[in-house]
Amino acid sequence: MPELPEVETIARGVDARVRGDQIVEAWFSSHPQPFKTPPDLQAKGLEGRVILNVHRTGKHIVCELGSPSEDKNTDPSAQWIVHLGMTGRLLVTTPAGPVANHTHARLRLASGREIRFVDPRRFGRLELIDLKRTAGFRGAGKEPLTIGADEFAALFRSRKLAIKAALLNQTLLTGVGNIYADESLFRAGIRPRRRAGRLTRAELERLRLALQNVLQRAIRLGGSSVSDYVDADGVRGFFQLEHCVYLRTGEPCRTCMTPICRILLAGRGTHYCPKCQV
DNA sequence: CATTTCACCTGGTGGC
DNA sequence: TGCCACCAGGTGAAAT
Repeated sequence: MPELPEVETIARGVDARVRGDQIVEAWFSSHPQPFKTPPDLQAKGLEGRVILNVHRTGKHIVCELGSPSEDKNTDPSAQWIVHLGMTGRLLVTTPAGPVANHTHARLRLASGREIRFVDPRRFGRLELIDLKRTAGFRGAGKEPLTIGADEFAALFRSRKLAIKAALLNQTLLTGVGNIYADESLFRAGIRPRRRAGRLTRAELERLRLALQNVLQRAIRLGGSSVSDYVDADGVRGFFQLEHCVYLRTGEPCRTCMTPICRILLAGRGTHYCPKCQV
């Protein structure tokens, strides 16, 4: 479900509620798909650990975990990595609350709260990284919010694929998904099928600024709730109210009234204004 | 190597 | 009401 703004919103919300808390008990469902690390190893590694902080890298939620036995030591000794896939949710609840269908993980905390991972389509992934054995989590691509003009332009140089497909490639940029690819291309006035390597330097700079503006605005509004996205408290976002093209097929363009087109590109529904985007 | 296609899943919606 | 086709925030493996 979630792209950079939604994941950022969730990570902030979870961090505010569980930072400093201790994991007392971990429970996992019996479906194998969501577990990049086997559930028994995850449970063993999680139980007893202290949550130092929770933050976002690309579309991944990173929980930095410390070992209480080495008290005074605030260096993380493990990371719990949560990827939400298309329909994943990470919620902070009370243990007594009703357990939603498709709940795959429950972490009971010393404070009495509980972290729950719910994911109907099971495209999400949970992973535990032991920092004593392995390096910490790193996204492959660049962070779109902080990338500079030269670095951004270099990503697309001499690439033949469509600019939208390039925006979705997480080894180039990390965190951009279908909504914000379409919305940033609209705001930059660029057609999604244009070959990435053929964009002018000026177009690429318009795209970079449009992407950063859209992502920052969406974070401010708590993300886009298209069908069922909610943050750590179960609250919906509001950026969907400012979508110009995404899921607006046939509706009038907000600037020129031309009906919005939908095509298939890189296997994804792709929305654009045939008049505003060249 | 770069690029494209497809499988992986459940659930909601709209047509008939 | 039921049945069916189609669509949905992602990604990694296989094919081209």
